Amino acid sequence: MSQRIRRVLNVAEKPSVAKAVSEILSSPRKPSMREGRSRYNKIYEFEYTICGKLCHMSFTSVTGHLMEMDFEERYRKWGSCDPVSLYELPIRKFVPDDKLDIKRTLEEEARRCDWLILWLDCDREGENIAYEVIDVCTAVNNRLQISRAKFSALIVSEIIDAVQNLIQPNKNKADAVDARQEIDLRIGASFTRFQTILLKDSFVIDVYGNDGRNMVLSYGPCQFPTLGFIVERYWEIQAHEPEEFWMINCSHASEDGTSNFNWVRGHLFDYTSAVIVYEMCVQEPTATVVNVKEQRKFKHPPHPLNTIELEKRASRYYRMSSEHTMKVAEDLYQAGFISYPRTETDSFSEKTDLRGIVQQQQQHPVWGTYAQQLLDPGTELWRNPSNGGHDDKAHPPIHPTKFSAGESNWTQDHSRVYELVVRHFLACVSQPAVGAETVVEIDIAGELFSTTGRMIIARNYLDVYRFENWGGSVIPQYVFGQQFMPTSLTLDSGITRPPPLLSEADLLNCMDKAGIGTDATMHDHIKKLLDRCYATKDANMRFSPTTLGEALVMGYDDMGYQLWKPYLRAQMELDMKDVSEGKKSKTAVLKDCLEQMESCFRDARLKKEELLKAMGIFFERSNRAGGVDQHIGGEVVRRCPVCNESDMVLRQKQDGNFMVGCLGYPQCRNAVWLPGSILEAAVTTQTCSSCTPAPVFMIQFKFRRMDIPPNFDANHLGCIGGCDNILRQLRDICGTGSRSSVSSAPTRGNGPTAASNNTQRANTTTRQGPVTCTHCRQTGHSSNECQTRMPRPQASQSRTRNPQSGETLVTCDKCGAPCPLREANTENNRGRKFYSCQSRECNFFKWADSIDTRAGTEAMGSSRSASSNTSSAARRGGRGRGRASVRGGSGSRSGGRTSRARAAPTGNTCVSATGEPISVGMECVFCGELHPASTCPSRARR
DNA sequence: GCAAGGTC
Repeated sequence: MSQRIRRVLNVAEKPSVAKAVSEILSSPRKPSMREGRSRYNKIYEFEYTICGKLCHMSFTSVTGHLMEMDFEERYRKWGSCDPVSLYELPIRKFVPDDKLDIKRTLEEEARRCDWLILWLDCDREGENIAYEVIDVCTAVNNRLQISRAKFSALIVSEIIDAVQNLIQPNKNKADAVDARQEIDLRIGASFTRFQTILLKDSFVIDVYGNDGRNMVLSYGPCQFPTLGFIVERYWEIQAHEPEEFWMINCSHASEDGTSNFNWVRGHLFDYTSAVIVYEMCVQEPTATVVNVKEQRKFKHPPHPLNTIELEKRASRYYRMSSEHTMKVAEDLYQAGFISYPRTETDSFSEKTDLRGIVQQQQQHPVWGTYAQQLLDPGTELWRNPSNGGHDDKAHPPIHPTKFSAGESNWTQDHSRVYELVVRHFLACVSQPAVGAETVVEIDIAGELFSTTGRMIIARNYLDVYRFENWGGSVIPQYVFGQQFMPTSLTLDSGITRPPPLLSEADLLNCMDKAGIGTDATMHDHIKKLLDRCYATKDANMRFSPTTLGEALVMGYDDMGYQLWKPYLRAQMELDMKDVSEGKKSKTAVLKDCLEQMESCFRDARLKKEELLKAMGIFFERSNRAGGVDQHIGGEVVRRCPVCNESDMVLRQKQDGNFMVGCLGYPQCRNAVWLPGSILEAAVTTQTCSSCTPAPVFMIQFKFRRMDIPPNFDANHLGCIGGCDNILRQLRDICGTGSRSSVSSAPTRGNGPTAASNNTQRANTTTRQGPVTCTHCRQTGHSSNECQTRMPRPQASQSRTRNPQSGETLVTCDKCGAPCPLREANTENNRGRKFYSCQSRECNFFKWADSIDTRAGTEAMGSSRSASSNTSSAARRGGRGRGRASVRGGSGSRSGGRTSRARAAPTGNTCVSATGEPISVGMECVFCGELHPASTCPSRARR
């Protein structure tokens, strides 16, 4: 009796894998290929025997995720609900329209098969996509047997291993991705809607030709920390206070060449100390060689190439953006010239045929000879590649897969990226460069100086990796005990410089270290910041925040939240890891994380003034409709007890009066009209302990003193659920305020209002209730003391340090703190610079152009010394005086480079061993007279 | 109109 052939549906994550695996398994034959519903996702067919059973294999693919996650249609419109409800509203996973053809293919194939084998990438996302495929297939055929193939590279042995050792899909890993998707969506959507609605119409946001009207001020758990890196570096630069330092340099010229010796101390910030040491050296300038150390040094080739390194190196070597690099790499991959370009892996599997890859490159006109040398055992150039320590278990490092000496349809960038991939690969399998390094140490009057010479013995990989260099420097030979007279001995000054703006490679580094994004998405996050006008990239490929980007980060920072820091993402990643390892359940992680973020969102909304203030620093207020008090929805107070379908929200009407109305209006007309004497009202995170159905959020009211009787408090934390006697009394006394609404109130309510209907309980409206944290909603501590809240960033203090603005330093006349220099962006003063105190309590403000430079400098000098109890400030004072007497120093210093304290030989001239005069002098660095500085009378006076 | 993650 013949065995029934099993029909197996195989699904890969991408078309190329379906093709490659089919070709491997059907070898030496070719699989037959037919079209599916989707033009990209072909179906390959062949016979194959799995564990002794003959199978008819149909092999097709998806293109990444088959499904999307989003809110139900009715909540996708921004005005449809309060953004805070986005933490609870139902979410659905569905196949979007552009993937429906793939879904149909899967359904049709699944109906005909009895076994489904999933060939998705072996990472978390792959596992999640596997379940998306399972959902679609089992919906039409619930008898399907389901298996998972685990493979880490498209290599014959790996693939055969995988198909003969099938495993089960991993639900934990898939759950982790579901949780991540839901958290990202809820946080992203809520904060994006909140800040866009709050700010877009309240300010004239005219950044880079965008008038702001169509702007989306997005927030995302990856894009915002990426912006945070850029802003933080920018603030660091602004806050940098240059400090002058001093160092002694020595040179020695002989017939064999010149050596420049560096002071082993490096440099000193204390000028007087440096001068004293310098004078000692000048008085006894004979140098004695105290150490000659010779050693062999190696410069190692890079690890195998992964995505982030490709992006970083293309940015450094070719000034290509990461986003463009990935586009070009994708083209090369699609055309078969390089391997899959989205990989974390930087080590080759032992099974990879590395020599075969080199072999392909032997015919290249430029690096072909090098490839030939590599394969020639006589050259001993070959070395097995190093292991970078990363393996995503899904893809090999990026390497060439097909030879090309350039294609007619390639742009220059295609050629460049291909060249980088090939040269990098050839470098990886090459010996390191070898050099002989000599370090010579000399002693002058007890001070040590050293110099290093390097001779390159074998360039090895450097011959092919033209992007790297290893400078050789020749120095004359020295022997231990040798003595000589320096050719020059100078006291030089330098100045500390701020770090540079972040380059693309720096930014990718920061993201990589903090776990922001994946290798496949990092460049997208960077591009998003540019698209959203949060950051710009200058001609040197370095990033600065725009005023919009800075204002947003500043706003959240001032709220005390680290939403712009990478910690939130890092914590989420840890949680996801726990879910994927089965240590935590998806439900528990979702609950914890979303509760915390909802609480954070509510608190941020209460502190929206901070965001408005930060924006107000850079942008002019707009008189467009919408904005702060008319934002859609309002803040949710409770679920409507009448219709039980919609939320009731706090609203301020155009006439300034407040009410709490049902979002289901006009179908549900339930409303609570509030006293007309209310000046301000804001929903808090505290809930009423008596009103039902819970929760009913309490509202913090501020009444107009003049409008309420003297025995009532102007500040009142009240409840609109009906339990609040004070609110009821004030409403009786003051009316509902809105002259027009008084008569309309009864008609709008569909029944008795909640306030008049509910059972009232005396004394439940506490004026001095227990302290409640607005962050975690627990009682007994304030939000500032909350343990669950992430610590306030120390880095924000850097912004409170002195900014560097030429020689100008302005301190607050109230608190004495240094004030950062900012640039106004209002219509009347756009581009005008000003100083303002970081502390808003001080209210200190000064236009930069209103400060008289001369008088200002004097005043600043005094304020600087007034607040300068630190040693650093003392150093500043000392240097300031010293600087005035150093000739030739201050002029060149403004260029920011190391300047010579001594320009020319004077007075006492030493003679070198060769009889030439050497430029050491006894000109006093304080007063310029010819005597040692240590005996200077002017110094003594000071 | 919102996120981040796959992928073409």
